[in-house]
Amino acid sequence: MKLSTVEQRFVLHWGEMGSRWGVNRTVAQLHALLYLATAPLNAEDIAETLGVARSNVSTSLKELQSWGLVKVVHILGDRRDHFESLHDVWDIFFVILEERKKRELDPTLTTLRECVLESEEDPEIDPLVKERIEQTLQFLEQITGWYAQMKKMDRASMLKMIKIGIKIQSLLNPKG
Amino acid sequence: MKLSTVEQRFVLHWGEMGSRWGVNRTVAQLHALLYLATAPLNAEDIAETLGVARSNVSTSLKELQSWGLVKVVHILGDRRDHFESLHDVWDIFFVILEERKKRELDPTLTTLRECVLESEEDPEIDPLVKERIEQTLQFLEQITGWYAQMKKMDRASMLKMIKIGIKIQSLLNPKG
DNA sequence: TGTTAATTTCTGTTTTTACTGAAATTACGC
DNA sequence: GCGTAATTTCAGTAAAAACAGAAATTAACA
Repeated sequence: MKLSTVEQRFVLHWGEMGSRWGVNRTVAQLHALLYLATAPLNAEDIAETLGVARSNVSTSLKELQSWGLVKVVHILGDRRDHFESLHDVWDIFFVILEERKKRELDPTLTTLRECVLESEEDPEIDPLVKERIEQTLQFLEQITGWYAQMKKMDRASMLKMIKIGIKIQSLLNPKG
Repeated sequence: MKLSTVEQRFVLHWGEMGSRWGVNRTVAQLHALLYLATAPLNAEDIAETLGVARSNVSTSLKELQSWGLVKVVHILGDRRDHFESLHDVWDIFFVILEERKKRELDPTLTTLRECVLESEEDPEIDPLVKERIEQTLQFLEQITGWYAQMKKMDRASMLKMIKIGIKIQSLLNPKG
């Protein structure tokens, strides 16, 4: 399978971005490829298109599946697995947010809570340090609380909210 | 300088998180250390405390300064540079957002715009692919537009907005 | 201006991460 | 159940990133 210049560019850039955000480049490229693909692809095709080893594709696909970004689909009369990505950017965005929250934010919250407890028991800890750790915890709790609320919103309201932007400030402060 | 158990834990965890988000572990640890520090530290102290080479500290400090997270300060009667981090988590958060936007989002927007242009000129490109690329661009534009609005808000309104969460939905849809 | 402290730059090394290709396993069709 | 296709696992290799220590540079001060 040969990619057009545009597709190539998209895939390569996506890979580049991935690696800046702690995502393996091949995984990111593969995701981009499946995102653009107009039909499910099999591992062989992917390996060939991206110019990486078949085994590498297998591993990367597993990774993407574990994120819930890619699903296996079957094609009539074909033994091979085929793979398909989510195609709605917003869906993709929220899936990634949710996963990173689970994998990174939640453990961080746990650690910070333990740190706060531990520092409360220890009179040696500088109050300023104590406060900074607490502030950090509070901050992350605010962010995750807010995120939990956002998740509940329907997509249309989300978009609306994003569009009205700063005007929200006057909604919140009717008198201001 | 010896860290308490809590400080150590905080610093190590921060480093761990950093590396998951594409930030060099030492850089992240160093940042955490300075964030907790109750007074500016010199490079020597930092190297000793974190157990890394002096040169590594120098490089990492440059990196943090380039992000605007850390500043040099001088102490009377001491020739050495001392370093100090921002101490407000929200400030830190926005500085990081802003920097990552500049370094990663903006170039991505440029690339996507070029991709869209190029794909409009090329009749060979599948319309579905064209649409997906456009959707991606639109999505990122919405996100950055919204972010630009948020930046304008004062901190108090930000917090308030975060706190009211989903209730905003009914504010936006008075009739719903 | 010479001496020393402080900092940065650079090169080679280590460590980590990513990847390949072979071998093993699994699934499938006959 | 046997043979083959498809997939996964694994061990070794390659590539990339991080790092230390030495050398070079810069800055301070006498």
